[in-house]
Amino acid sequence: MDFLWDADSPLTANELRDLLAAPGGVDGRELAVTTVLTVLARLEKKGLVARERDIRPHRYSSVTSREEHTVSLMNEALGTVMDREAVLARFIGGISAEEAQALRQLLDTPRNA
Amino acid sequence: MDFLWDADSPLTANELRDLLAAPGGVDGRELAVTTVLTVLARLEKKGLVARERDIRPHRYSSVTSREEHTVSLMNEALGTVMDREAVLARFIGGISAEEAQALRQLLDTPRNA
DNA sequence: AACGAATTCTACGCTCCGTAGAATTCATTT
DNA sequence: AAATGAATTCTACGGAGCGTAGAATTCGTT
Repeated sequence: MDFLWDADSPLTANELRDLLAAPGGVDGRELAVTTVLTVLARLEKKGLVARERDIRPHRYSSVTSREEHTVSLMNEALGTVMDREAVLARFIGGISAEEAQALRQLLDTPRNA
Repeated sequence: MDFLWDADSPLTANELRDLLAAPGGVDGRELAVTTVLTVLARLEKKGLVARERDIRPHRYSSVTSREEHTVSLMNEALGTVMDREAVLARFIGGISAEEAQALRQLLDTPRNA
């Protein structure tokens, strides 16, 4: 499974199924619709996906973007450690120069929040 | 289980077991030594722990520090995404002002590497 | 050679994920 | 209103990873 659909607007299980099956989909495999439904239900339970239950073919959409989700994961990891700054230090030490540059920019940008 | 021993020098399974059992240990529970051994073996297989096999009571030590490991996790998450900078942007947007300050400092520090 | 400590083997239960068939619900058509 | 077909829910199985530990084996020492 995976977050391949971080792409667009709310989809129905069938639509999603077709997207996954189509060339360019995760594996090109032909997944059963129920499989997709099951996964979606699980993701919903985990709060990663929202669904519109009122209309019949329920429509599913991701609650957070792939990026947001990734940030969550990173923060989760960061949350388990004592010395956050030490981690951050090592972390930025491992990114490319371009990214470092971008970060500098971002850090100097309006602290809007 | 967990990385509670990111604390000190190489330990034997028994020493570790005692540390875990002692007040201040993870849960104060009395774990069987074999349990500790098993976990250590698994961690070793995953490359997170090294052991000295030559001396008899094998001595175990973590290969990477807790911080390093956390960084690995963060990079792992970051590796799955397309737009890395977008993630970084959101990420730094979520850290405290002090940490942002520290980061600025780090970014302007000698690019040693 | 025997003893005891340490290590390895094997295993059970639990949770999560991928996958999907069976059963049920529900809107629409006749 | 009964039937029909699509959508959703229920249930389930195999696999992987983790916490836990007993049984068996190894190995240094007495």
